Amino acid sequence: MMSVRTEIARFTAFASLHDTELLALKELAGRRRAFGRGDTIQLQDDDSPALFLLLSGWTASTVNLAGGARQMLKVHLPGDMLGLPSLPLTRTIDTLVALTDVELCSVPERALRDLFEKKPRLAALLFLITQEERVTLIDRLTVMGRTEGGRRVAALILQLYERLRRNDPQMELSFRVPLTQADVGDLIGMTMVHVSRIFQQLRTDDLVSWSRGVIAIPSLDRLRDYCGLPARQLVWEPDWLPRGD
Amino acid sequence: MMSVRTEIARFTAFASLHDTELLALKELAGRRRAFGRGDTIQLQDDDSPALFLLLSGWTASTVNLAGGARQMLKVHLPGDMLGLPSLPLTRTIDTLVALTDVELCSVPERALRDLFEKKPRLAALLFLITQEERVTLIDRLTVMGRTEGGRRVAALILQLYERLRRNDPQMELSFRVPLTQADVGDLIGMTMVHVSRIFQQLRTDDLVSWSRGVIAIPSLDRLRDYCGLPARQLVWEPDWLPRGD
DNA sequence: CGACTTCTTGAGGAGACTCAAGGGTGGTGG
DNA sequence: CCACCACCCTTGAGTCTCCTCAAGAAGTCG
Repeated sequence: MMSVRTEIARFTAFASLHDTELLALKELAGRRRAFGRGDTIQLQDDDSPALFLLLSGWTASTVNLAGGARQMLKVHLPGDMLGLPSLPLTRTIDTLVALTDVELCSVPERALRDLFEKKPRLAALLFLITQEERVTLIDRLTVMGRTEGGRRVAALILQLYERLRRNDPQMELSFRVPLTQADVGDLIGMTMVHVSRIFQQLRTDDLVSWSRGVIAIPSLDRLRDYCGLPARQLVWEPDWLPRGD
Repeated sequence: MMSVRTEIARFTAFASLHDTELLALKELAGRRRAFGRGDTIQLQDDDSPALFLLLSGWTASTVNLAGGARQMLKVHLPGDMLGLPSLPLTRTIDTLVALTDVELCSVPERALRDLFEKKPRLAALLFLITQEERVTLIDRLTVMGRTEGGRRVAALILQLYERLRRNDPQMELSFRVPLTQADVGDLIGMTMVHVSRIFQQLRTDDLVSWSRGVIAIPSLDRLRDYCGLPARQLVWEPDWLPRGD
């Protein structure tokens, strides 16, 4: 289990929270559940969308196309909310799979309503979190549409690094991810075979090394230059944010 | 100018609104502004993110990579909110360009705060709209990662068709879009040259025809089958939505 | 030790790109 | 009314990235 800090890190990335707000966030949490590595948490096209807050472990969110092709949308880290994109739809958009052993708690829709009705500041923060997710998707779309394999892998690894470091500021430039090269391929829209060749090239160029899920970044700056995406800096307590109570 | 209906169509897609709510939405609207075709409305990496509501005309949102490559994120239609993704950031993420003559009104951030503090139901609807945008991005990411050119174009045209029809239920299977094939290329991550060849193939297969911005779809069902994305159905007044006042 | 899973390597092929030239179409001005 | 220009689209040829198929190597776990 992660510390409480991590579980609400997505909220506190934008503003500091009062004690009453921390309490309100805790009340969001419904039944606690555990899954083993490889378990399916939610199935695509299911007619009962549900919300979860990931407490510990990694999960993946994937979409399957009619032809059998599989696109992995993102990997979720502790503190991420799962299931939000399916909220406006009658059926779930993605399949959630546990990449490691996982603990999460369901978030009853009722709690969402309470948030909007009674905790406008927290609702606004949730809104910001969603916009941030949108930015992440936009960056991935840009990279997928306009760059070849090497830069796609670089962008993915940079995004992962930044997110992991938010949960653990002590993190080093070498870290473990519970992914296979096939997973990386599903994330960036390429085959496992080609991902393998890409990593060899990246290692040769001394940009990134990969060894059975252990990533090492020799130089963050060079990797950022290479990938070409602008750095994203989050706002802190923007003026329009409702006051806490 | 479009009817008031269109301007708030994104909200009324999820729930019916009371008169007081319609009024509150009207109060969101700040200064009205007009732009000519080709004008830049907002520049990427600007340090003053702003919100707009598009009243009439089409705009495009693009991201430019370090290397000069350009990815078009989406085209905005009347009723769409512009600038939301930049809200969690200190700098704007995208460049907004007018594809036609355009009318829009700015949405002061102050109004956003009022929404969350005083109109939880409208705030929740805005939240839903954002999740819907996320779904659109997810579908585009999936198509970009996992399909070749023909299906990418098909998916784009289907998305456009659905969105246009929401604004104008009378719309036919043949319609005009103020885009060039180079724009289509920027949207799906391909070159103008290849887009041209793709359209020739699609016309040969009797799936879509393009002639100087006029699109014709011989059969919606066949096009949907071909593109392979599941149809997305929106919820109507979900249980958790706060009550109106 | 054997059975998996993960990664690597090779060869041939398809989709998309670049560069470059040419053809339409619509608008403007003489 | 025609000449010209700008913009958009098309076509061809050569190249690169990435894919598929297939086989094999290297870890990992019982």
